[in-house]
Amino acid sequence: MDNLEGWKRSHTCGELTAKENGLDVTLMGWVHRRRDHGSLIFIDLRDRYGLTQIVFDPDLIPEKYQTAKDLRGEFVIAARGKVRVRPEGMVNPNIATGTIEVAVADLKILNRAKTPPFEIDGDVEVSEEVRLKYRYLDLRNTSMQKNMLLRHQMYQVVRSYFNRNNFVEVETPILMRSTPEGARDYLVPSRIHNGKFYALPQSPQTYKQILMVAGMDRYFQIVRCFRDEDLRHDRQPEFTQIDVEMSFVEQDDVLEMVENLMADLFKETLGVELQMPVRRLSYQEALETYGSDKPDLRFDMKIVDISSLVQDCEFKVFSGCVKNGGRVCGVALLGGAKYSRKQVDTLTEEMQREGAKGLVAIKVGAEGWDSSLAKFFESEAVTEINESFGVKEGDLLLLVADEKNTALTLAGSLRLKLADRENLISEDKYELCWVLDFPLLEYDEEEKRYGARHHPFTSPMDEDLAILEDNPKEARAKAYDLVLNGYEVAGGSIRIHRRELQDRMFRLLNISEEEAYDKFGFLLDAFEYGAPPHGGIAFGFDRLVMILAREQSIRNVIAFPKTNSALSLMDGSPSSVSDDQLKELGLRVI
RNA sequence: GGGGCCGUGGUGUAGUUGGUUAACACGCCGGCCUGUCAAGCCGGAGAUCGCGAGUUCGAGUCUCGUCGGCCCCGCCA
Repeated sequence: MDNLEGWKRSHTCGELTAKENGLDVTLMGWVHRRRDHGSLIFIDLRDRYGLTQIVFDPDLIPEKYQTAKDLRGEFVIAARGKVRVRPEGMVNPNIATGTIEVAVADLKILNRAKTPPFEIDGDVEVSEEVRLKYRYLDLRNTSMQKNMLLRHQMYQVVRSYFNRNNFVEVETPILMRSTPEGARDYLVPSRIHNGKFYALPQSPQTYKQILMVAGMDRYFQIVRCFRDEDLRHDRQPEFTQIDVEMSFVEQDDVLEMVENLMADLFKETLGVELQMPVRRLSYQEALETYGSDKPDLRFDMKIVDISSLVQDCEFKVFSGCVKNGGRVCGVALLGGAKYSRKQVDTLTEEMQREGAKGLVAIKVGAEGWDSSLAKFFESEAVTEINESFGVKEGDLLLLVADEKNTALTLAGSLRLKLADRENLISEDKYELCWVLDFPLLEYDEEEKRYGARHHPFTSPMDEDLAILEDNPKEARAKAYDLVLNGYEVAGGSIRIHRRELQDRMFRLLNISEEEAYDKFGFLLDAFEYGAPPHGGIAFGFDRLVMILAREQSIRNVIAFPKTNSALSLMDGSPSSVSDDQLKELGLRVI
């Protein structure tokens, strides 16, 4: 094995072209592929910039040629030699440096490598379990390198954008006070104060509001957040937010600032021009039309409400549901009449697993419906229903009947299922929208009380202040979610900045004065010293990267993610700790 | 907390109603080879089938438990 001994890398493995023909170069990298002809040896040398073919010729370098014989996959080497244009017909169009090769004059083996458990950029797909265990190898794969690079570019666009717009990047504490509501906290025991704990931030919410009181005016931070909840393909216990807060603004000001950031991000990383301004839906509209507060607008298939058309029909499941205040609605699958009985049954079972009482599937025929249900409906009703869905012969109606929100949510989930099954979503599409006018409160069935839908610092709409106490469930919030391809990628609100209104909110949320003061006293105190009107937003950065990278999982855009059971397979966290460590913290494992 | 799918050489898979030497591809090792680029040809090594019980004359295959991976519901102010 050799040391560098003054060798300097002159070029990367991704940049040499015919222009450098005849140049003496020094490349360093990993042995990607080896093609040993027994005489000539070809090596694809890899670094993060690309691949370059280097050639060992025994006639020219008999001694180093013997060393080259020992090279194996993932050895780290340095090679010196002359760039030469490849002979006629031997160009490799698959790599950027395919027109040239480097004729090696001197070689250093900088490090050897064990045979890796999987080939870098190999063609057999490797299980995620193995990839996570050997993450340092997985990250050598081109796809992961691309994702990390995209993520890097997105950091840069974000920083440059906010800097340009007079935002100040401020770091907020990672060790903070545990907050009562919201997700479960990750706790950190205090050594100096045995029995007391810090919490890792679920978000820097209170800090950024205090920064507004502090006159920072415009703040942003790319910040790690922690929530001790179960994982999903788009949720990790530690994740990154782009956290933003602005003073002296109203909702539209925040939305505009965010839209321009999104335009920059798409343009500068993917070269995609987003359509501006971003479409806006009210929460009600989103729910009624798409059965979701994060609608995927990459395909149409709007939900149609036929309650009024079936309220007097003979089919008691429908009419009965409407009479009890429920709703009959559904979606149409164009060309769906080809669905077999079995396919419909499968769909029905899936919907039942999601809580549907049933699923009514009606094939639209040339004359009315090809369905046993047809006999329950007047022909005018059939025509009206067909028209409201805009269906014709060969289409399929899929209907659910239930309590209003349940019916809409089920129809929404049906919509997504069908899109998936029928491949209705083109992969290179990006559909962005705002969801606005959220309800301020949410009834918690378990706790039998209202909770904040967003968080307790979210301002109610001015026009709903009057009904706050009398009709709280109708009150709307100055809250907004940014939705991209069916994912919530950002959410925020205009905050309450006056102590009186904040107190009123706490009363509404059934948080006692003592409790509120105990948990948020510092914020309430701060509000008494001249808090400006302010509002902000926080992006789920990993999700955003995932979508732009066209990845199916957030894990593929995080360098060192946890598994579904919150384990890190590479370093084996979480782990036990020594009794001494526990003792020092005043802890005992029970 | 609940539901679904999965776990077989280093990697990815096959393995029939339970039946004797667990198969294939890639990778790995060795040999041949002066223009390959997913090099090629020939040969070879490598698996107590995640782990533990149980049923059985006999378990990769069936049952239970357990560990691990992925997806979903709950949860995620």
